[in-house]
Amino acid sequence: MEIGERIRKIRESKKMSQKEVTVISGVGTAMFSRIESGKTEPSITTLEKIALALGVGLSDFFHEDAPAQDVEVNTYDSSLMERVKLIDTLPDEEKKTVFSIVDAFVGKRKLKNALQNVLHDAV
Amino acid sequence: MEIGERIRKIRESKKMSQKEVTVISGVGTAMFSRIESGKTEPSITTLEKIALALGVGLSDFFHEDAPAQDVEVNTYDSSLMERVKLIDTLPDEEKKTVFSIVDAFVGKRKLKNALQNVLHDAV
DNA sequence: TGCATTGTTGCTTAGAAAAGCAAATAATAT
DNA sequence: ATATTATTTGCTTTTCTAAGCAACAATGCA
Repeated sequence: MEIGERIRKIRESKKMSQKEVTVISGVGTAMFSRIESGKTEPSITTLEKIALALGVGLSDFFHEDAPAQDVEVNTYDSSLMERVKLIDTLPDEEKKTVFSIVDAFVGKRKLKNALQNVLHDAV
Repeated sequence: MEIGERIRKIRESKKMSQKEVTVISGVGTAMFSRIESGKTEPSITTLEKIALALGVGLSDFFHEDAPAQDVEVNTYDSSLMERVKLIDTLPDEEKKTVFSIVDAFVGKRKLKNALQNVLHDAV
């Protein structure tokens, strides 16, 4: 199976849209579409970003054998993705305002810890 | 661990020289040296050739011990995802406050409904 | 019916990978 | 030490990824 098909399968199994993955990963929507449809071969760096956004390990993209991805639904998909969608609809200015408010609620230290925990749990 | 180091370890464990791997794989010696020393990031295609020459699977290059997350964490400070995940760690009261602010910014009824669904799921 | 979301495609530009060849520097054996 | 092999580095050219646009169908929803 091509890597693009595998990525798509994993993404759909987590009920995420392409847009969501691109927002989280920072990969452009055009690129991501071409990657999934096999029109371009992503670099390792790009695959790392995508794997992180999907909440899977990089090696999950290369398992030739049985795909066990359907089982592993990451913990921050559905409700969290709804929030991503909402905030993502905001103009950049307002987005920054929301960010500053969030940052005001918690300090920078707690922020990094929280992120690390989430990421650890996800992968 | 970097992928280059991993390739080198596998190659040395099989007691093969760089030359042998490059002859079998068809990857140039200059390229292969730069790959092992981490001076360049190989493409998937090149990794496939190398894996074949080494007699290992592609996923053997990515076995999860050096998560890219450690590197990424510090670069996500201003990203959307970081805040979104952070919001999830807030107490309910503060979470609602943040969401109400988002709601105020968004202002659309449709999105407001979506937000309430999110809140419902969260609480 | 419109309207927004989702996904695809085309284009330009910048940057990095890969080939191919050559030269320089380890490392090892004779 | 010299020769031989192994690995690294430099350079040019070609190819391709990736970003950042924009435009385009297709689908679903109001």
